[in-house]
Amino acid sequence: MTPQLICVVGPTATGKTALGVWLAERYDGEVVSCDSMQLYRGMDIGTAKPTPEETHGVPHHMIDVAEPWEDFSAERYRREASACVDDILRRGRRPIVVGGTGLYLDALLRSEGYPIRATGWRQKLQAQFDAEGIAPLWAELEVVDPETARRLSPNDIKRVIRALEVWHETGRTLTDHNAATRSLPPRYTAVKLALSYADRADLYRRIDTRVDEMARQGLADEVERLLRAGVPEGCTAMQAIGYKELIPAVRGEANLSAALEQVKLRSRQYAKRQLTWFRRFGDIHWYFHAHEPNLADLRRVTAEKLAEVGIQ
RNA sequence: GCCUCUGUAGCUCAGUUGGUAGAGCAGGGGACUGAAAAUCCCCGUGUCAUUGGUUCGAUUCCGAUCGGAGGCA
Repeated sequence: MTPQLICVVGPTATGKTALGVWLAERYDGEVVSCDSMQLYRGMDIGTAKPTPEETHGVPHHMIDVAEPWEDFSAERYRREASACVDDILRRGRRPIVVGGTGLYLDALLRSEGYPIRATGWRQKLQAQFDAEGIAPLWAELEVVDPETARRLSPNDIKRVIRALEVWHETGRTLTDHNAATRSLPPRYTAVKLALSYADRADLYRRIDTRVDEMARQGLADEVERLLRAGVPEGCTAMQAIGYKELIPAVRGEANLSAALEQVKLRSRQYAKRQLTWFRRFGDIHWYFHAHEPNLADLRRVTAEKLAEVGIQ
């Protein structure tokens, strides 16, 4: 049985966007972005959002679907992206999922959503942490869900809080929930293609030059525009690399070129984390660019891989 | 030219009252189930500038040499 989806993943600055567009054109597809930052409106340069010239008119979904001050989530991505995918499939076309956010890809492919029943436990736990620190929360987690406590570090505050939230909101431990969902088959069948560079140094060089390009395209102005529009500094969107680092410089409180160096550094570190995430998949087809990407070769190899799984 | 300080991990620096050394950052690996471009975990041998001397033993003390910084001229 041929897979329903084609997924293109990999670290930042490896050519996922271009390959996605080419695949969509060649296999009668539409792109569903899988990127936690491209979904915010007004954040174009720093997220390397595909431009009209790049998309060649291929429909792109899950881009510009939220305001920067909204707090998006993996669960919301799962809901909205799967609606896009279902619609594309219904219309007889092929969804091409393109992006570098590993958690969101998981969320989309997983057959069940995330446990939640919002009765305010998150805020309660956060308030308790602010007042008393992690110790009492950690102690509680060790009693309630020792498995998860063993897995996590008490320093991983976000996850400790989340694990307790799941317990209080649903009466079920994260461990139980994870075990149950892990055993379910994925919601969609997918071929996963991953892009990277054979040599890490080439990846990093590419990232650095892309940040320089972003600066030339007016990244600082984009950050300034968002701040002037009233986007709060602490919101999720402003955690994006290229934005949070530039805020002090845009305000005139720091040196712009030093901030851009910081953006490069953080981007490289991010790329490394993305590699870790995708290396974990056993069922993924890697394509490694030589020093300079060779598009013709990439497309030929990709088409061969897809033919192997029945996609013509 | 003289004086003072300084030369230790890719970078910034601790340190050893003489028994061959350790942090932060960078880098590498890993985790990740409603914040994920977020969050967290693990990984530190390097002629301790060079070269003589003192010593059982010197990166540590002394001298010289070569770098660097400052001061006086």
